[in-house]
Amino acid sequence: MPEAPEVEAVVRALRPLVNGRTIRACRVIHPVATKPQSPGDLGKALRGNRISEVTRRGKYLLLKLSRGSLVFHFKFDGQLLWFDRPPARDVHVDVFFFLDRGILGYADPRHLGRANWAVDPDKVPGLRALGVDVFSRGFTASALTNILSGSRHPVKLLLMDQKKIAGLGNIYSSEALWHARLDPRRIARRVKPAESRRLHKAIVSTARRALECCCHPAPDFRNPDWWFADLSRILRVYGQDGQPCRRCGGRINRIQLGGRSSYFCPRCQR
DNA sequence: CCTGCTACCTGATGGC
DNA sequence: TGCCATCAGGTAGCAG
Repeated sequence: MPEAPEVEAVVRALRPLVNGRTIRACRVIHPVATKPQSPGDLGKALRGNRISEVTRRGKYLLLKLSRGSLVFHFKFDGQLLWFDRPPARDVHVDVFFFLDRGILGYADPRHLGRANWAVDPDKVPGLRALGVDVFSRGFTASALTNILSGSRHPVKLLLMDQKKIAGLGNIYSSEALWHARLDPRRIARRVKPAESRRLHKAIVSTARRALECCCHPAPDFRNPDWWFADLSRILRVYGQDGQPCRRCGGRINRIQLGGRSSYFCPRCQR
């Protein structure tokens, strides 16, 4: 579940399922999913803990426990599942968390994501380093202007830098730049104040619209094949190289920026 | 510090 | 069908 809107939708759907429940035990099927923690340590830390909060920071999902937190990062393909009873063995699950009612599953066929316990999530390096969350009140136009000022990076790389803005990824940074009519290669410190304000609006509205889309229909943890329904209906440039621009009819380009594919319309994004 | 490259993984897709 | 290359919504770790 890649970017903040997806994770936020999962948080909201997960909350009523797990809040107030107690973790009785966990079972690690693929130990890579808890690295560098050993399955034994994870189980020991979790057993008997009550889940008191379900929250998100950037692209991380956190279950606050009586002691410490269970921290998920889904990378590209990680997902959560819900079972009333243990599933058939052909369902890919990396870690089972047996609650006092129901079973939470964590699965990532690509094994890039992680599920870890931390006594204090503020000490987890990746979490501690996060910049202002894209959904937070602190993400203001002037905050964005400050982030852009002084950087010689292409603006898209800054939008994707979790230490600057937490929660945007490759899709929604491309989309926000399209809505703001800014070329993703523009050097951040050369973005003018009016453009920066435009970009801020575009980021906020893109993220909000994505969240709406991710919540309807709500994530269905009971179906292992479930994924966010047809996000492409809100996408304007991402993955559309060669297609005509929905705004000006120009031809959408794909370029590499920081090792990632970036999509934009060279005619109306400047 | 900053910056750019690579590793980490598996699966889907498309060309030949 | 098989085989190979390429691509994928991300980040940590490394060398320079």
